[in-house]
Amino acid sequence: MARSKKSPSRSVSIEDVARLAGVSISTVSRVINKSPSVKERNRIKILDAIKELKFQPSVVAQRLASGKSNVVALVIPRYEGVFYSFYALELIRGIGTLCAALKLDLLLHLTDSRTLLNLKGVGGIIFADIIGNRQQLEDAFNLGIPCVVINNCIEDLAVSCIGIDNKSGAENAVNYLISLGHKKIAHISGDLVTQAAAMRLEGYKRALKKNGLTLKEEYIFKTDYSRGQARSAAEDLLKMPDAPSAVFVASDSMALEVMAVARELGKDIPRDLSIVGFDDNPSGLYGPVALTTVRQPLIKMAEEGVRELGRIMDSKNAPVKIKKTLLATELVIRDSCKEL
Amino acid sequence: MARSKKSPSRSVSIEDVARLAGVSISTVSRVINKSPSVKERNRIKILDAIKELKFQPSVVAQRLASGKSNVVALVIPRYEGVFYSFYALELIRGIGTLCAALKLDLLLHLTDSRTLLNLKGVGGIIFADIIGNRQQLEDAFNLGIPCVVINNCIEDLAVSCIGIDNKSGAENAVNYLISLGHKKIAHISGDLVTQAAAMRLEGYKRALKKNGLTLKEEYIFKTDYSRGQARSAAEDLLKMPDAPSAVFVASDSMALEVMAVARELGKDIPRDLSIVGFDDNPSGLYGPVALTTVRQPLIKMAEEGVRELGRIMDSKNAPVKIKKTLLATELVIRDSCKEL
DNA sequence: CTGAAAGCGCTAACAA
DNA sequence: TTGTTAGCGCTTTCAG
Repeated sequence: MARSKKSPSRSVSIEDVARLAGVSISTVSRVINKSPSVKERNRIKILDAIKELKFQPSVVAQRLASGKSNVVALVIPRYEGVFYSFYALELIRGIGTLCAALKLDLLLHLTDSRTLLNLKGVGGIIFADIIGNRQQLEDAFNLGIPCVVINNCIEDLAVSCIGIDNKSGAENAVNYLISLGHKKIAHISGDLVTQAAAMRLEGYKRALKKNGLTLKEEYIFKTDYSRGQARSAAEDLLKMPDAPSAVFVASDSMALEVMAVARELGKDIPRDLSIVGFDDNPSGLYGPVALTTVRQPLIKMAEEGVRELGRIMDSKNAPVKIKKTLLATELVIRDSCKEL
Repeated sequence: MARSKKSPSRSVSIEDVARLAGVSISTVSRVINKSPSVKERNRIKILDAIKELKFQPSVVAQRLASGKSNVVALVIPRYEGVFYSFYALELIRGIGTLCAALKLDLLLHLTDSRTLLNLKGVGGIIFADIIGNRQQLEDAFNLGIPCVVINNCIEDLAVSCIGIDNKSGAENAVNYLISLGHKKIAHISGDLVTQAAAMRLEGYKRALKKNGLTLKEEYIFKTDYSRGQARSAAEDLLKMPDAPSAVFVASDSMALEVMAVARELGKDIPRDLSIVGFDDNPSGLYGPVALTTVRQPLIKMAEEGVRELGRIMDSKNAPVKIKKTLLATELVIRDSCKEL
């Protein structure tokens, strides 16, 4: 069925509605924008006309005329380790769902650090993490576009940030291991270019220090968050002469890999090695041993991000107060750690 | 409120560029749109002016004026099993990256089947899978909006589809097991509301039939793609009195779960059970035994989808030829199967 | 409470 | 080649 959009099918416009309802287009516009000052009688007539004509206002025209935009761009660094993750999906899911609910259009930008964003026409931007694209953030910020950063707390820019308290989360995890009697505790870190990984390492260090344990550099294994590097780290770790009795791993997917390696080497979890992960990735539940982990409220972070951005976008020109929020984590104790 | 056009912060428009370059706005417009008919001298002057003023055309105004839209909406059913997957991320990554390259804006719609899409203003739609939202597709189609469906081949609608040849892929996998001497082959299926899962089951059946093996209903385990259900299925399967010697699993993440369960029950892979997965999820590489699997070209599918949509969007009014494409899979043989 | 009219920033005939 | 001139579909003063 070839059907082209020739003359007959020009889509219905506000004018058609106005004509059918017997009012002017301004009145129709008022109804669309929920202005209170329309006589009930007219409002009904217009609503009926809208329904009858199946009228949907042109977002584009609305934007052009009003100068406002309800498009939210989500900028995610196109960064291997970051994007192949439970984390990224959760974020997209959370933001996507809330945007839908708030009638915001979600523009997805997978970005390398260099390509500049098309900033015109977007009403606001959510930066998920800042990895190499700090400049993009500053550009947008300087242009006066409402911005929110999530999963990264930037102190030196007046922009709202919503992050996870990775440092405390990590510290709690390690404290827990210490409370079980562990003294030789290793850490497998994520990619330290991400703030999350860096903070988790900090938390690990802080816990050791506060408990008077000495920090051994050999106990710190740095990875890019990939399972491959987690595997090497685990192998190295388990073969150490003075092998640790516990390990805090910066992500669940890596922790699962560590468990797998341990099992392959004939070690029992948690008998031979206690493990704490980070993420509360549902996959952690299904292994032979349920993984003890640090739950981070990703969905909440995503939602807060959208809400905060919405607030800023709404307060046109009004003074906006910047908020730096750190969301608390929660230690989820399952079966992968044992008391010494 | 005082928001006049004479205020200092009005962003630079095509008019400013025209004035600075000493030409009319139409000429500037031509340069923006790469029309060949502009004198080189002017082109340079205009380009300079654009650079000097840091001018970026307003996408919104461009759209309104031209009636064209370079916004591509990606509609993903907000469907538990589907969205929590390697598959979804790959898709988003593939589509996101190519859209960026083609200067298309990507609008992400995570949708339940009921909320109607805001169809005005989008230039085209990519439906990733059709699960309960067939109506949305038809609505868009009937409105004459360019549509492409990926990961699902719909025969009874004149819309371009790009899918994976799941049936053949599954058949090949099972044929491979048969060629190794297996006769008792089970299947753990995904959620059969998805076409992919249904076709994989079909392929499994076809392979058995063509090889003269009888189909045992007890050997077919139906799941929702989750690891949890894969676990139960694996447990049931391994405890069967007449347990199969091989299993074809509809996704890698489920296959990994099966491996884990087998190991817990003291079984060796592949000695006691041969396993073939589906996806070529990188996680399959890192276990103790590398997973044999069926590789599906997700990124290619995503890219083809975008390209096809681009083609349709460009051919304004011209007769569009519908294409139904099925992309071939590839059996990746690793270490999880043994010859009987 | 309502309508007329002036744009929003740009594209696309049509002239020149 | 270039400029002129209509709009695109809607919002928003400003009168009434």
